[in-house]
Amino acid sequence: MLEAKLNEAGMLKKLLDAIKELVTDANFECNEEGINLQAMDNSHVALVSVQLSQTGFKKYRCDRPMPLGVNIGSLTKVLKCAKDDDICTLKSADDADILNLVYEAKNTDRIAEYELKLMDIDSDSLGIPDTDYEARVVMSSSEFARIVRDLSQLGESVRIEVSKEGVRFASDGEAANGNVLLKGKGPIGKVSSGPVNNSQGEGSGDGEEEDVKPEVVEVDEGEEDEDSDKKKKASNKTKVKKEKTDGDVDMEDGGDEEDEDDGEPEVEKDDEEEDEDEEAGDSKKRKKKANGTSKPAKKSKTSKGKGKRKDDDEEEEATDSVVIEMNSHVSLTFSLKYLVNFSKTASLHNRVQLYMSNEVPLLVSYDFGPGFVRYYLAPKIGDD
Amino acid sequence: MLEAKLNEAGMLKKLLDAIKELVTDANFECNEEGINLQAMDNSHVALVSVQLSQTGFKKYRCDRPMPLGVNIGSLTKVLKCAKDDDICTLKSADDADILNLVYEAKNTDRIAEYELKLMDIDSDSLGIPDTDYEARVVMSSSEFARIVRDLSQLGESVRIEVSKEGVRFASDGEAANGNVLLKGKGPIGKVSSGPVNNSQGEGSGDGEEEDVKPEVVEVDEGEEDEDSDKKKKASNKTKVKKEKTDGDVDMEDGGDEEDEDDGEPEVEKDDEEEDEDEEAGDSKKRKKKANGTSKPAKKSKTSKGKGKRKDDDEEEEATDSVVIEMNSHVSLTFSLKYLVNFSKTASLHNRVQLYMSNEVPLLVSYDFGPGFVRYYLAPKIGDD
DNA sequence: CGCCACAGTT
DNA sequence: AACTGTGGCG
Repeated sequence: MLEAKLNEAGMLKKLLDAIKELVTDANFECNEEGINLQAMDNSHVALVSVQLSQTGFKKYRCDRPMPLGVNIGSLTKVLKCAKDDDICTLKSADDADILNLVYEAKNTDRIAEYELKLMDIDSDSLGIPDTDYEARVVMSSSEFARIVRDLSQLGESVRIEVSKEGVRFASDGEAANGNVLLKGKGPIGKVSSGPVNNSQGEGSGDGEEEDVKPEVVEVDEGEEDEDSDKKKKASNKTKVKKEKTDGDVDMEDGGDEEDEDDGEPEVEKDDEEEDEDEEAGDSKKRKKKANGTSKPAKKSKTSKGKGKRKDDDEEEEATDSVVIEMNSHVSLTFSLKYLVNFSKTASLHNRVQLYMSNEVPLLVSYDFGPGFVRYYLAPKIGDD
Repeated sequence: MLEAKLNEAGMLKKLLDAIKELVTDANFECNEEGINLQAMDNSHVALVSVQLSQTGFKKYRCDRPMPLGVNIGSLTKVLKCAKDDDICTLKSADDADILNLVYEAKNTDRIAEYELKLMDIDSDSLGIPDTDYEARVVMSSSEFARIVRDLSQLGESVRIEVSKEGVRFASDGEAANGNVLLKGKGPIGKVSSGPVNNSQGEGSGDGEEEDVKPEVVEVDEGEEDEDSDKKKKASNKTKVKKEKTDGDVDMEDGGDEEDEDDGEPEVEKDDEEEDEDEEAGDSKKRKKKANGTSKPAKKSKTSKGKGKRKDDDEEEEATDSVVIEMNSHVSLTFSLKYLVNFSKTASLHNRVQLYMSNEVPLLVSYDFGPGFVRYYLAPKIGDD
């Protein structure tokens, strides 16, 4: 029996919007840790991995693992019937072939219930490419979206190159060639941390965290503060990967797992998710946090709009700054079509992380508070 | 070698948006005075003339005249990759077959470079119909857009009539007929000045000015002097058109040519208050230079500034007021399709000037600070 | 919470 | 080129 209550139906709507063009049907794998989804895109070129930790729910209960086979298009339609700020509860009996969605308006007595028919979907066992990447770029998700969209006008593919100079996105086309160079903020340090596959804490905030690695230069970013700690714990717990069970793919992961103890049965949480960022008050502690996690930071639009409420500059920089970490020079070429698709996930979170190593699939990760949406895309061969 | 730096890429984007439906390929003629473009629309019915004075650039350098053959659609795509407030630099080596566009974000480290492939385009030698018009209307560009858009729903063509009553736009259609009368502000005076082809000062601001210059007004473009009486003369002078060299188009009317070189010896213009950019102090000097050269008029810039003398306030009101000048009654009929197209230029400037004489092409002029966009459209024959 | 503006998509 | 959706501001 699954019963998962989300504080904001909007999050789920955005999540589905982000992946619906890539995936038509997928299993929502529910277990006590949360809900996960993995699928290859329709042409089997890209892999999508979504994780929603139980900590991201206002209430979460899942007695035993159950895969819910869902047609993404149908679920999207049903979710359109929810207002963004409705409280959304997902329910499904152990062997039912339907998923029940209940929308409760926060300030009224409206309660809507929908039943989505489930389907049996072969669990494609997917492996997640897990590697230690040679380069990591953390940037505004809307800027990333803008860049790949712009370049997609010129050509079919983009070469992404990380060097001491920064990160360069370049595309050649019939009528014009173009490239965008992001210099990055601060010195370029070593890659501080991997994506922590299968778990989520990670840079969810915005990647800036890196508490860990000693030598790492990266410093600035972040940090974050207490949150981080908290996060970390949380993340550790969460990191247990369920996917793991299926079998990994080609890539091995490094061990983040060790902390698996999560175990927390925390069933009721009240919105934690947000808390991460919240700090306005505690900012004193560490300023830097990018608050980016979920909603608060929202600002996204970089450009013109600068004046945010927050006022702190950090915010600003957090949202717009580009952080580049690199162990060695990388240069890979990808299909812009997919990157453009991935970049729609910008509505979920204002920061995106790109992890790259030569000849290895690119990982595009949107880590928001209680989970992540990650995309893996193999480079074009012959890329330079 | 060309190197032209614009403070706001948005201006160029708007400019291209304005003409891209009319023209597919065109030569951007660059010389020390600035950049000019002239082209017939794809069906050779309308003529577009764009002038960007070097004074409109943050930085401008063009060692020797060079025509850059551009596919407008491609350039539009490349410009889409710029944010409106990016600093945009156009560069091209002397014999290169590419135009380099560099976009620098004002507040970040993003630098994007695009290379647009150039093409050889026959300079259609275009002549600019240069006449002393019998009527001139200055009005809000958005109002003009609205009127022609509205009337285009009724019929295919519009009769524009300037009389003592004001200016009337009338269209007859299958289902309905309609007409819009603009009475104009103040008494209707004589036409104060011609469009000063090839140069821009002119009424760019908006027409209302009329100071009188004794005779030669021309020189300064800047100004707006437009005095009526003189204007005639003046206009003649000003009319010198550089394009001329190519050959005139069909529309030429009469002799304007003779002045080609602008004969006016007045090289120096005196006052130019405007000169904006540069150092204010020496503005005068440089100014002259601009005109001094061959194409005299070029510069001007009233622009944003409006600073003309008289107009300051007028400018303001100018935005909505309609100014009508008429030497004799005119009535011409035009295809609304083209006027609707021309009216998209409203995004570049909030005032538009219509110059008309019976049986002569209409001139629709958007004179903004550092340049202008002008359209010439032959009347339908049989117009009344 | 509602309204307005800007951007992206069709 | 127009419409819809999203984001920001009041």
